[in-house]
Amino acid sequence: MATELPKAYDPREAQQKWLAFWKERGYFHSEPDPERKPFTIVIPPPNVTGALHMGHALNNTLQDVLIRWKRMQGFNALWMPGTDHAGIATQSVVERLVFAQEKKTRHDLGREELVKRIWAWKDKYEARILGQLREIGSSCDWQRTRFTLDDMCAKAVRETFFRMFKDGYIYRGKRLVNWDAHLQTSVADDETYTEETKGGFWTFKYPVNDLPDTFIRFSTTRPETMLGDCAICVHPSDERYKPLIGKTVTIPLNGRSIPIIADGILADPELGTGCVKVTPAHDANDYACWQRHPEIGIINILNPDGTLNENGGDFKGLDRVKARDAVVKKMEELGFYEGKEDRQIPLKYSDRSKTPIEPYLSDQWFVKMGDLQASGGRESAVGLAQMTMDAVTSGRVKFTPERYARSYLDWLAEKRDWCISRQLWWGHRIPVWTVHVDRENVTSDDLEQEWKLRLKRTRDALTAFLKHCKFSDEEFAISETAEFKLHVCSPVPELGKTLDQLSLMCRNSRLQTSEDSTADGLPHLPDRATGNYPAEILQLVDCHKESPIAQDPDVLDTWFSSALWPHSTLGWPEQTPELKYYYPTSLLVTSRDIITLWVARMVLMGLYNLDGIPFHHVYITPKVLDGFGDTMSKSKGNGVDPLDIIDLYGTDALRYYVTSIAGETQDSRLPVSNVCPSCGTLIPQKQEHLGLRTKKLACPQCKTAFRPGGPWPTDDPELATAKQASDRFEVGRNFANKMWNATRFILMNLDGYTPGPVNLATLPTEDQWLLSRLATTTKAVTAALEAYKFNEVSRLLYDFIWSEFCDWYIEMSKGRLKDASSRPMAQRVLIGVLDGILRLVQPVMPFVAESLWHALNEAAPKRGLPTPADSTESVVIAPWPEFPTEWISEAVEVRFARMQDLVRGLRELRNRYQVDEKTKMDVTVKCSAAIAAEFNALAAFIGPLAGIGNFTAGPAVAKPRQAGTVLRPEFEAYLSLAGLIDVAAEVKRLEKQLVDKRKQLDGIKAKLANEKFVGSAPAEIVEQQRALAGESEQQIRSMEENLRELQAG
RNA sequence: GCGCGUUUAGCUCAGUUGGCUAGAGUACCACAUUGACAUUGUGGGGGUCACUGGUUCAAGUCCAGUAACGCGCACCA
Repeated sequence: MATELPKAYDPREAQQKWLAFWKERGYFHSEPDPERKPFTIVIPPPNVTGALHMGHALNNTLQDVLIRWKRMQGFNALWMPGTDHAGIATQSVVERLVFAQEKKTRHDLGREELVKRIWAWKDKYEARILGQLREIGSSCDWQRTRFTLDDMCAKAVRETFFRMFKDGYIYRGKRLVNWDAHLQTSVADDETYTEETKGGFWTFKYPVNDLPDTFIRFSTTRPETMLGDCAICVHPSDERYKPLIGKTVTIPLNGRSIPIIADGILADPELGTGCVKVTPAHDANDYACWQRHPEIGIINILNPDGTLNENGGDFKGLDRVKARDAVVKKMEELGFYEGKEDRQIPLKYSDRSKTPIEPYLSDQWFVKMGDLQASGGRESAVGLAQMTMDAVTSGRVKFTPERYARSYLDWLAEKRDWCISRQLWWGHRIPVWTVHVDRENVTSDDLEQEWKLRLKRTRDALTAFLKHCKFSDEEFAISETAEFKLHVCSPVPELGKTLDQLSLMCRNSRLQTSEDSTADGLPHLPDRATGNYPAEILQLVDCHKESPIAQDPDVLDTWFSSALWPHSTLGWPEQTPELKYYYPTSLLVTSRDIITLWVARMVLMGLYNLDGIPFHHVYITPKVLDGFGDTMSKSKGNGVDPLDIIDLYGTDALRYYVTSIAGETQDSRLPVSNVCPSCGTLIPQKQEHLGLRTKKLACPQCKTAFRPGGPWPTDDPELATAKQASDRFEVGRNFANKMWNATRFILMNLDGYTPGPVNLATLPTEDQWLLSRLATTTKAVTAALEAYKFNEVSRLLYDFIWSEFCDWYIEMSKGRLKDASSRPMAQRVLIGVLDGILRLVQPVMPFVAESLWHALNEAAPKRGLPTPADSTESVVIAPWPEFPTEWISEAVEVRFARMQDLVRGLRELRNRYQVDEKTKMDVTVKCSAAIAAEFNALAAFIGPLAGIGNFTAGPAVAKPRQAGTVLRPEFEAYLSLAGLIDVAAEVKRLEKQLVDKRKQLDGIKAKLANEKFVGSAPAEIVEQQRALAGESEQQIRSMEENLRELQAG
């Protein structure tokens, strides 16, 4: 006799127990094994900044469902976990923390110290995030955990950058960045906010050259930028200005002449005067205009501190705000001022310094996305963007749902170059060292010629130096820019250090080993006197006293390293066994908002580095929205913490929920309640509780104050924060408990169980029905998983297990288990089906499945259908079920459904007349002999299931009709309910039903009378309608007869 | 402004290539209570499938338009 299970499933205990067990057994670890097929997923690495939220829970659960399923199917399943360093987000979090605690900025700390602090912070939060991932049951290969900034990834990053640099895909360019003049740093878009600010809208005029008394009028919110104007722009089809296109105007402030150009994108004839000034260096749209019309030039008028530079002329040195007033005043004096309007203007602010952002022109690194013009080392002239698009259009990479391929293709089609440098300290430092070419003492008349010569000389000297230090041509590449700089790129860390050493020597103006250099960990170089350096090198050192060689201070865009994730984590550029075996990976599961930022770039990098796609399939998940239809986000304060949910309902419930909403990427709302921390009352969340606006709520039940649940930044010692709850998770919790108790019931009735084969043909109808349903369900679940229809998976499991197995089969088995002759077979079927159920459930609800699997192992280690076998020690490694297709029998299912119909009809009557269990209803069924045989075969169950007494079925019915009739096309059931019926009510009900039925029949008749319908509808549909009409007519006749008898009394 | 999506029961959602009386869960109502399970069982009520038009023998489903909402991308001198 097996030990009895507790009455209810305890998720907490199961979670703890099985997490430890799985870890100990190492089920999730994968090694390359040529004998087996791999199935690989790399995790979308969560940022180390935050805690996991509902979105992570969804995304990772779905990945886990697939990985667990494939593992059971016999694939060598690898799920590679890891985290992302998330440059901007992480750095700013830590910077903020440091400032809050120590009132120090990053400049106070210095680069090295700040990076050290971020690493410490990362270690702490990475551990927390990975811990949370484990808690939701993720079956990742934890031994292979990677981080986008670890050595393995760094190597891949340097190598990729180097190859692209050499091939000419990476170039130096200009870009407008958000400049924080107060902190003197560039700021990412997400670190800015826009606020309506009181500002001005000034109108000025510029005189048109060669046309006396002709002016062109325009308006601006930033008059000081007039000093940097490079053109005036009108719409090409604007009749007012057509004659002026091609003329020039003079900026009265400095006398500079600028052209009037036509640009349909920038100028809008409907807005303002229809003319717009173009200041490419200080406005993003004007900058884009300049790219279309490079001949107008670009003039930067700002210093990094926000004051005007030498291009400001008379206004040089003034702060931009003061310059604005001065410029307006000057224009007024000169008579070109036309007026000012006060306006609310949306102005971008820096999140950190709360000062206005200046668009500021700066040097950045770019990856060229368009087609290469025969330059570059690569044969193919097809650009990176095109190549990346082709991978999807050719079908090598497939999106599910398919429509998302469109966002991917549309974005890539723009072929916009990718700016990969970021002015941050946290990230992969760009492996480029810049050497300024000496520009002093130019004597030649031909400046260009002279500089070309110097560039070449410097380049030769550098090459000679690096070769002298025993670096090969394959280890570095040198490019030059128009600004007389050379860029040395190398993936080899030693080479970088050697360049640092060279730089140090330049600064010290001597070529010899210095003590401090070895202290810095730089390589040892022989000194100047004995080193046998070629003359160029000595010269190089001598000219770089002022502008020494330095590594680029910037780091790479986080997405650059994320883009390598599928292959860098497998060891690329080394040809590791892992890379050969697992690449390309099978599947990527991610959310739609990073299709462009991440998915496209992974495909790009995979194709570029390995000439192969990174994954075959991309599944885009739906999103969990808040109860009001908004996406959850930190700033909105409407997030739900999955740990609250796990705590209240268990991990299986959480996983069941996210699975049940994941279908054709239809987003789903999740209304939540606050759980009163003192009495546990649920208080529904209202919109005004969001955005951290409501700081305090009072429980309507116990009147205690608390803080509504949500992602509050800090703990509040005064006020307890409510946990969040939602009845949506009760479904999964109850489902787990249902399976628990079904198993509990089976284990309690296992006395005398002997494993043995079952022969379908000899099994009673109900067993044949159950096995047919099991085989059908298994097939459908497998198909649904293959199509990523997770919601269908959970629905199929729920319906089969709860409605069919528990509500019908287990109920029917109760009688059989009492009978010694039918008992053994019922046990085999119960156990065999339960075994299959637990396997089917494992991917979605692994904890409860494992608990029950172990309980079953104890009681019945040998089990299974159709032939029993020794069970595996864990359901995690059990084979995915597959049952003979012959088990699926429509005839059996139809027969069983008829019995269910009868039982349901009888139950309905019993309920309607409130017949209690003690009052026995006698039932007579009139039907064909065949159906009578069916009913009689199941007669033993019909009584108990429907709560009736005597049951007879047969074609001949002698009994008079009585009220309480179950009408079905194939049978009629009459109940003896003498004295219980309210005749008047029953008459009324029947009359209403008759009206409806007749209406329906009229509809069908009309349809059948329609020649077009009979002529053009498929034969089976017409046949169906005829059959339906027949059934309806028969039912109407019976109902009429019944009604007459009732009325007769 | 462009693109994508959504609109079906009080709530959250299913609904295959058009075809039987539009489904589930939950909430609600009634009944049941030592039974594997109250995290339960049985039954019931509840829908103008956003709106307008079109195609068709037949439209929740296809087409066009309208409205509301959401998302992404642009733009806002």
